[in-house]
Amino acid sequence: MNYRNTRQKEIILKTVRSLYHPTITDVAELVRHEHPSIGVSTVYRNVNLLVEQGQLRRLPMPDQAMHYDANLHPHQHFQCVDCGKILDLDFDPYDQLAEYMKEKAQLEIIAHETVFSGRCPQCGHGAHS
Amino acid sequence: MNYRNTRQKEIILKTVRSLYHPTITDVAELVRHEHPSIGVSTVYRNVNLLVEQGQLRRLPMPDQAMHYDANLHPHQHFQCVDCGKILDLDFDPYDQLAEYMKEKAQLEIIAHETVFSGRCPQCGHGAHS
DNA sequence: ATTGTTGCAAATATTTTGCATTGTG
DNA sequence: CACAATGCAAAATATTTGCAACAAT
Repeated sequence: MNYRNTRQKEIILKTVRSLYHPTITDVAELVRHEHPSIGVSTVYRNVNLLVEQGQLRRLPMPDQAMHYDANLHPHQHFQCVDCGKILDLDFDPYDQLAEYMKEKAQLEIIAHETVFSGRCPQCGHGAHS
Repeated sequence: MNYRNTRQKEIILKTVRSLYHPTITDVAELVRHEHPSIGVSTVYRNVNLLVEQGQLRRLPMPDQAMHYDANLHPHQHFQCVDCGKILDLDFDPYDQLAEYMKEKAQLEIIAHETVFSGRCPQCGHGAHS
């Protein structure tokens, strides 16, 4: 696929960057509020494109909605089960997990989930979709 | 809330247990196939109830769909970006990550995401929803 | 009896698709 | 020019809700 740069793609990326861990609905709402001419499907298509191109990161969250992050620097997240707020965590979570969480970040951890993505042997290493 | 045990809840839990990391759609389809009298909303309501009661675990996955796991033993997951297959990982992912993945599991990791959930200071530690 | 739970249908999201048109490279 | 990308509307999915009837405790 020979991607092209469009005004819409730029606006959408800028919008994700201006938000903190938005869902695609958040992005669509803001984009359409500021640029009513941009259709919802364009937002969906571009957010997914940007993920494929590595410009955005998908954050599968326990709150049932997919969130997106324009911060590509490796980091982890915390989500509050009550208010749904998502916080960045800039440390390696399995080192000093309990201490950091309780003493420094003052966060009570109920659960954590690590998801790896990649390619399994059947799909072939190094293959491209 | 004073939960009750119903035939439907039992069937739904049993169905999740019989599947490997199903989405709620998978569960609903199978339940309704085997018990056409059970409504979709009952499946949705019960799966969410069972998560709240700690009998099921939610697995936010990069494939855009929420998956569920009846295996409550702490473990991590791997999802193939091509076929979407989800595999169980029974080790601590941050120890010997590269070695284990490449040598033992033969999995090529493109990305991983750790999500913590809990309660943030504003929502109060130990509070109940 | 009380009240959580169900099934159904309708109401709401949410996400995708078809297609004529536009705009990038 | 070729064809990726857009906007729109419609279609397809997915999820939630209201409510009368039912059933667990």
